[in-house]
Amino acid sequence: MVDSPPTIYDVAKRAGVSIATASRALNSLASVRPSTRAKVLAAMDELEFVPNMVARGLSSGKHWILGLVYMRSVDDGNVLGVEEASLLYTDIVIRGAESRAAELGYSLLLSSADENHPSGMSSLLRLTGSVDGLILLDRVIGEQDVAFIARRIPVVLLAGKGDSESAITIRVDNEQAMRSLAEHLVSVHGYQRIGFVAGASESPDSDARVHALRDALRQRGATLNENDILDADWTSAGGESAMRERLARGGPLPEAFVCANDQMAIGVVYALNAGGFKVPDDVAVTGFDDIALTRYFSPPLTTIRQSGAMLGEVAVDALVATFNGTEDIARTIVLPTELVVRASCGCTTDTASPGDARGGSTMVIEGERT
Amino acid sequence: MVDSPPTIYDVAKRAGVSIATASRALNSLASVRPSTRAKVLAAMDELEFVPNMVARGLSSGKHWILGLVYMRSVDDGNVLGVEEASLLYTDIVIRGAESRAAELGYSLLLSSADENHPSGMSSLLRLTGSVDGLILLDRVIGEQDVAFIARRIPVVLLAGKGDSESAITIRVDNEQAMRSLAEHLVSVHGYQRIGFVAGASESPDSDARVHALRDALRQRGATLNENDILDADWTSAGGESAMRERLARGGPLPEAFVCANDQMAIGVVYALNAGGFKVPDDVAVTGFDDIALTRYFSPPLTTIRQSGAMLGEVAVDALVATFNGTEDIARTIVLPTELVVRASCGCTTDTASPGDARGGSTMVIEGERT
DNA sequence: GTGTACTTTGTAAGCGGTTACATCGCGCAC
DNA sequence: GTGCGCGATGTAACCGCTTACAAAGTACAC
Repeated sequence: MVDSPPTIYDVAKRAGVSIATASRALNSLASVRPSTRAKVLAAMDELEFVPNMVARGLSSGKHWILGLVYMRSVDDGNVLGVEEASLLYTDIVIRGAESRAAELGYSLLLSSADENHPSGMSSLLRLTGSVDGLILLDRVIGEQDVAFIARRIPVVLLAGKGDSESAITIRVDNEQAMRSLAEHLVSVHGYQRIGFVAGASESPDSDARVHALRDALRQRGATLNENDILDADWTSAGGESAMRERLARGGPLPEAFVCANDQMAIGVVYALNAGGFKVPDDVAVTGFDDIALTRYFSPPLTTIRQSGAMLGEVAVDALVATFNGTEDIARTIVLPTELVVRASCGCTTDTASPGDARGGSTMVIEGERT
Repeated sequence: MVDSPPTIYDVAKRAGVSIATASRALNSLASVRPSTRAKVLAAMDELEFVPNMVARGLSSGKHWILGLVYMRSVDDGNVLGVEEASLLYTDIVIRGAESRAAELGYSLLLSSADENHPSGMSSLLRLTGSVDGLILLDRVIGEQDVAFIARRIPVVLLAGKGDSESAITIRVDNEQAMRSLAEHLVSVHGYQRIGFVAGASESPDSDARVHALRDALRQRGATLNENDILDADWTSAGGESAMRERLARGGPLPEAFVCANDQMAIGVVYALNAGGFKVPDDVAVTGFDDIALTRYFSPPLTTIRQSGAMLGEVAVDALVATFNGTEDIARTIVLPTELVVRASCGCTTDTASPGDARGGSTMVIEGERT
């Protein structure tokens, strides 16, 4: 059922030329007489020849493959019906990356790193020989290991801590996002006491968001309730149970909960409703990401829009740029975010075409080292 | 900044053995004296040697990579804020596949086929030399092309038309799903006239679902309104606008709309609300997939649960089984679905822990050819 | 001590391409 | 007619690893 496919030797023989000429014709190099070229191409056609990318990669060192590595939480996808952690956003990034890669002629090699499995590093290293560059999502490995890998192939860090000596870093502007959110909550709604729902522990994005929010609130004379920083795990189920626990704990609620992503916000709203609280009348809730479905929720979610697809695309662009030597290494790129005001913060919006008031920031390239 | 990494030659030299011995030690083959083996491994350690998988693949024919190809709709991910078509479900499949592949030691090579770009076939063929097997999602290419590729490497079709002479097909039990849904809508709620919201045109899954629904309703004395088969595109925005158009057209609505997936159901509910109809009081709506967020909607969505992750896992398993010669080729595997009754069909549920009444089917292996 | 049968190790030929370098033909100026 | 230069093609080495086959080493029985 599986034949062994024709090689360039077969093609050369059939066309009556040497494999060097066949190779040149295949790569449409100059210095091949048009008539010869035609002969070779005809032979390829007849034999249904497909160049073997692995052999080509071994010999030329160019694989036309980009690696993308993301974190997988322990039980992800193993249990029927369990909510998949951090789904959605990561996937959008992946899609963006894949689609851009395809445009540029690359494929994407996906690889997940189990978060409590240190063997991830060795499988990462293994990729090193098969791909032309690596995109690492959200703190897959430590800076030291990044440096080690980056000595072998170009690396782009996505949503990492924000700085790396050895790799290009691309992240979203969490600071600007939290500033505009704080501005809105404080100035427009007059909220003074705010809570936060965090993603997975040690996630750089989640961390950056708390810190930025704390600063932004402080600057505006409001406060982040340290006791109302709830630990969840990026999932709506996690958001729901974190909020249930908070309610069980009792005590006065803050006027608003800022959530580190939309899924958790949805879970939080659900738990609040279940506990007898109306959103936004009793407590306001905001999200982050602006995933497609949030606008269909009730109340429609006020959130921060970031383009995961763009993150992925920019990552691929940056990587490919390093191949061409176009880009300086160790650059940090910060992508813009946009405040999307809908109803869950307490604003009233036109229900017919939900929430599109915005307060944005622009794309910033933060610095260049050599 | 990028050194050329050590090869097995360097290792061999350092350990004072031949490359053959180094290779044997690397692959922990028998017939290597323990002391020699130790020497070699020590050398590998000192040099930070990482085997080059490409060279290994070229020489052994085994790449430890599985290809997964999916459809990308035209504008997917290109426009900031545009809803990503068919997101979620496909991604869950991808995650399931990746996670299972990783368990078995494989990586996943992602590749999307642009739906109106016929060059997809050639890029698919290119993969043929780099991967050990291919998973094709939802009608990426025609049967003839499948056959062509399957002559070169093993192929698994996911959610395809359901039968292929040349490849293993894995799909979800749309018939059983629609039967239990029809049963519920007709017997429990007494609905007689039903509408349908379809996914992308020519999608085998969407098609199978309409047909199965039509049959199932007919058998129970109810009817699928042919004029209420709305064409959408798997997205909630698509569902919303399809329903808006339907409402604009006027005429009496059916008692229920069955949607080919959850996202569209959410859009449909939104449009119905906007049009002044209450769900489920005026019109019932059901979904398909049971994506994580649906249970947090209001009303919580009655839907069909299928495990995308399992689809992905089973696909990988089937592929790997063919490598081992364990599996007969051209087998069709049908995965079970489960009716999840929540509120959008008109049932009332416990709001505290939403909807888990079920009517399932079991895993079926449909046939074996040789 | 020598022969036999294993084990352990080495040599070298691929795997399917790319590419440096050598070779061949041919047109053209002299 | 000879020599030169250049474009078109061929030869063979190489990319880093696996593996068939040959060779060498070891152990044991005689």
